[in-house]
Amino acid sequence: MPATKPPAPPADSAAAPRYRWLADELLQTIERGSFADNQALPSERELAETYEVSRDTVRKAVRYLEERGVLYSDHGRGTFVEPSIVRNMSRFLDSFSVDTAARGGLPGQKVLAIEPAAASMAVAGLLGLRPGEALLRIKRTRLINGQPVGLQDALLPASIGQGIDRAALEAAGSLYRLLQEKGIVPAEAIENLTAAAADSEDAELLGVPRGTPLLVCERVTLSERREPIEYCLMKYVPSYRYSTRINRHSNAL
Amino acid sequence: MPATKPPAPPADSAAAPRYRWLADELLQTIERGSFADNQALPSERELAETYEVSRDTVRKAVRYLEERGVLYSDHGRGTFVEPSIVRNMSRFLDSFSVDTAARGGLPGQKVLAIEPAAASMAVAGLLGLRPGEALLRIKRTRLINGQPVGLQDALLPASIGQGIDRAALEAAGSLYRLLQEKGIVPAEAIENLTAAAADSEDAELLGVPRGTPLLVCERVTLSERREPIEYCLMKYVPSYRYSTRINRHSNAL
DNA sequence: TAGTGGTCTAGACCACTCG
DNA sequence: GAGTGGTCTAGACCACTAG
Repeated sequence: MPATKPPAPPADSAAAPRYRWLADELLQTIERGSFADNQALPSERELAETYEVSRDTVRKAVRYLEERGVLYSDHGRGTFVEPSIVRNMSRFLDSFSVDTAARGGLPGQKVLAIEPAAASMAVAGLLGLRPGEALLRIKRTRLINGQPVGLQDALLPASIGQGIDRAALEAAGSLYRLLQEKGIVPAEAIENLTAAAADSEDAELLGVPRGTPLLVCERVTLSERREPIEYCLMKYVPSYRYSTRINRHSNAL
Repeated sequence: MPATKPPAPPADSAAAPRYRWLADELLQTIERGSFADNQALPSERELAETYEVSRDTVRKAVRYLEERGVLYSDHGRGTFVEPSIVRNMSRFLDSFSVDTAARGGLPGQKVLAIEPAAASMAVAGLLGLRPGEALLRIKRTRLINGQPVGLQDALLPASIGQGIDRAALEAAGSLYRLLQEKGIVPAEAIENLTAAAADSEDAELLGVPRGTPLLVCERVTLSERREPIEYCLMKYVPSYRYSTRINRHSNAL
């Protein structure tokens, strides 16, 4: 029996599901460097025995880590550790603040305007409103380490923007955090990216010459109930990079 | 017994797993318009009975459709149809040709160069090679309905590029299709996006003025075995749009 | 409280990969 | 052929949401 590492059966009391606990366990093992890139993990049956869970629970844990870009598995071969380029590439919906912090930057914001607005036809369509309905507009510059890197112009249905003011937003530091405190949880978003030249307003706010190419991202965010929460138009300076991970997978579970 | 729609138990012979068959079945029902946006599906237990499969198989099918942006489920509430804005937003790794066709455009390409090259330090790092190792460089303009919309400059390890020439590429219409015929299957990719101004070469090839803002996308594609297949630098004209779907599943804030 | 999805189990068999 | 992941089942209980 290995004395140093008792496999530690899951705590049967607390809130975390077993497969999640296992996933954490495996993740820590990997991050501790016990497995090289592309190295095979023990087989599912073996892991099930070691950690004293059912094979199905092991599969859930593995699948969880696959979604997060930590593991991948191949039919008759085994389960492997994703190469480090792929690992920790989140592919989830983070707020600017969380994302920036994860990259080792200090996120910040400067609130330019919080004001009522009326829905245009285009925005009404996206937010499921009628043209002219009341919106709250929040315009900010986003900063990394004090430097402006992006402009965000968000439009929320008035019902959702209710009670949001400059003070609250600056205190929360993140619009998503503020919404979450109100029980509105962003669950999904669709995004659309292009490039465009900075107009004179963009240029001034971002401190770049007019005509500078910007990464333009439109986003519609939906709640858990799939009610539109926000339409946001974002423009980023060329030094800002947007990363994703995509997988082909016609397979699933 | 409903006469019009016999629930049809799965064909027990052919190649498709049962949950996949169920998923297709459900997808067709949805696309036929039998369910409105955000409408609840029958419960898992009910579906299991109707389609004569186990509840777990139903759950796998639902999971499969969740990944594809067709369904979402909420704990105590039920399983629902994603609103149409979200549905069919693929989030998978398609070749330019497949993606363009899916958007209703006619994809095309003009091969500018296929030539040997040597790995720079930067590219060597990404492709897991040593600087100076042999590469195949494939430079193309990509067309939609005959109009140039993007420039792709791909670098493949010589071992993978082996045997690729202009004729083969033009015949296949797509690099991915050509690789697939050779048994090399792209499984995953990581991407990095920014904006940049068109230099004079870009401008000429894309038929836009110098300085036009372009959407720049770097991509590293990995095989099923997670061997680097390709590093590709892509530059797209502002009219081209890059779409994604992101979800915020069960991660911590 | 009734109904829903979420977790977990134990066991069986299939499909694939590789020596 | 031995070992791996993939599919499927049947049943149990928990956690959440609603009327």
